[in-house]
Amino acid sequence: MAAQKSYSLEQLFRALADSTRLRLLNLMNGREVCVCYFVEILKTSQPKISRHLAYLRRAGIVAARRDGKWMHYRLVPPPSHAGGEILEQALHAVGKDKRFKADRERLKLACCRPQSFVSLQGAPQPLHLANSE
Amino acid sequence: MAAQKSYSLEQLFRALADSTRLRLLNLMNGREVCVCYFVEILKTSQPKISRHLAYLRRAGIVAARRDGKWMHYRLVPPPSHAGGEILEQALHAVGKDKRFKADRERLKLACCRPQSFVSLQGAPQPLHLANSE
DNA sequence: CGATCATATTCGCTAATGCGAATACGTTGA
DNA sequence: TCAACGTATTCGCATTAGCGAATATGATCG
Repeated sequence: MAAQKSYSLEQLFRALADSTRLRLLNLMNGREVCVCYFVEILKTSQPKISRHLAYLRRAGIVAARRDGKWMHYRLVPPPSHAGGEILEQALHAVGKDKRFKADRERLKLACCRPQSFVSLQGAPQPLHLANSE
Repeated sequence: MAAQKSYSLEQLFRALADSTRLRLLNLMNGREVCVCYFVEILKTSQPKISRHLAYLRRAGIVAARRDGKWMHYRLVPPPSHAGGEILEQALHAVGKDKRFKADRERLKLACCRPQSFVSLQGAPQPLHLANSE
């Protein structure tokens, strides 16, 4: 596994080359997020979200944690140092964009009062992570 | 044209998600390079090089300058500030990789004595650029 | 003008990607 | 054990990307 090291940057860039995946990564930046929040915030079909999360998992950028029926996703540092720097920089740059900022605002709102979102009744709160890469 | 601004980052990442294009960008980092050098250094077919250069040109990452029969390519700063930061960081990270370093060494060698490369007889020397992004 | 050189584009072809729809899986609680 | 729920996967399709081979374009020089 992980045969080629030199060209993993290429794979990282492919993982970043999709707006849905960029939005997912942006929401995970600094916290662990449940799939149901992604579906609510991105207003996209659940299978589509799930497929892109699987893509990111295969690329080694995110990891999943099961909590009963819920799955929580979080960022994990890429294997190579260079990859980590690029991902951090990319998320920082993306975070300044208006639309991505709006996504984060909506997530914060949903966390504060999930009861106002029909789809989030009883959903677990996102957890803030210690290392806020 | 250039309708979406927010998602140009996605396009930038797509442009970076190919090893041939990464190698081309790496060679252009800091200097203007003639197509014939790309063909010699990457040991790849000329149409393939040309196609990837066209891709980068459409993505707004490189620009071309005609000089008689020769075409010289150079990096140009992406429209968005965020894109520029990402590209700079990406090239910096890529430049530390062994294989990419070797490419740059070979280019330096070819520039010093182009007469030892059959395909570079009479080819114009790459020009070093003032802003060495 | 015609030949030659450097570069660009087109043409099939194959593989990869992204999507909606449908379905499968794993957990919980009655 | 069965139903309900959250999530993951499969299927079929349309779009895109990347490639080698062949050909086109544009500039130079005789």
